Amino acid sequence: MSKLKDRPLAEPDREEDAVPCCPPLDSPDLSREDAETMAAMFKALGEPIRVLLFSRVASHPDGEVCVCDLGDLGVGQPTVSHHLKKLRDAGLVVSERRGTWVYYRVAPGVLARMGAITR
Amino acid sequence: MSKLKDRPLAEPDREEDAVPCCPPLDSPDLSREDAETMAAMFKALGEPIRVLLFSRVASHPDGEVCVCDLGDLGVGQPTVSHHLKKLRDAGLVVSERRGTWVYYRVAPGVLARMGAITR
DNA sequence: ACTCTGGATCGACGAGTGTCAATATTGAGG
DNA sequence: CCTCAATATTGACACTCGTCGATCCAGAGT
Repeated sequence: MSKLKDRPLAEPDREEDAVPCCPPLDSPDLSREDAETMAAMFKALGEPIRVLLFSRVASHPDGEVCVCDLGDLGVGQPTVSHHLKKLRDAGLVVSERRGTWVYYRVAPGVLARMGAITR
Repeated sequence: MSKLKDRPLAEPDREEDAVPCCPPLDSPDLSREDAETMAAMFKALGEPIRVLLFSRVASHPDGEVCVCDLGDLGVGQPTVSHHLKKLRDAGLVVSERRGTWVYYRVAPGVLARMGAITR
């Protein structure tokens, strides 16, 4: 007799990988590949709704957000799903399904990489 | 009898304005307007060529770059001009014409704003 | 099995964007 | 004034992207 009327709990947080990724933006040693990598990240955040989505995920105290708590962004549900997929494909967030709900969290190392944009 | 065979000199650097702009990305207090502001910046850097261009400008020891030194990016001259305009319209760089040449530099406060993306 | 709910996917449409060739503009120098 | 070099602008084309309605899929509970 499961009483799963409330949503399941989160896993404990993991270590940050501290991925180097790229030299800072204001560095002369920025290869074309680096530029493509960084542009992909920037492009993923180049839409207001995706910035809001990422912010909601990144700022949540639990470290993750249920999609069901992401309403009221002014767009329909398929559009939200579409943008979450963009963020996923860009490697900025990861998703996990637990029961009926899907939870998103910031992918490991991403915030560190963002902090390393400038030297 | 001007002997302007070499290019004119740069002006001394100015103060940074330290514009606050927006709370960090991983903050819960991120309004829709903040999201639009940040998305506009990200969108401007959402193209590899523009990342390269911005990097060339931001990493130059003189603090500015002549467009004539921006060759070999794999695209034609009108395209380079087009992307520079995008960076200008986004407020990331400013341009100044001195003689025949046009010089680009990072707009004041932009690097600080980038450093403030994460808390 | 059937149903209900949360979320992803598909197909389509309009708006936006990168690229280039051609042309315009700006300033320097004769 | 005329020409030349450095950038910017324009127009056109193909392609990408954001959005939505409709549909599909996966789990849960009865």
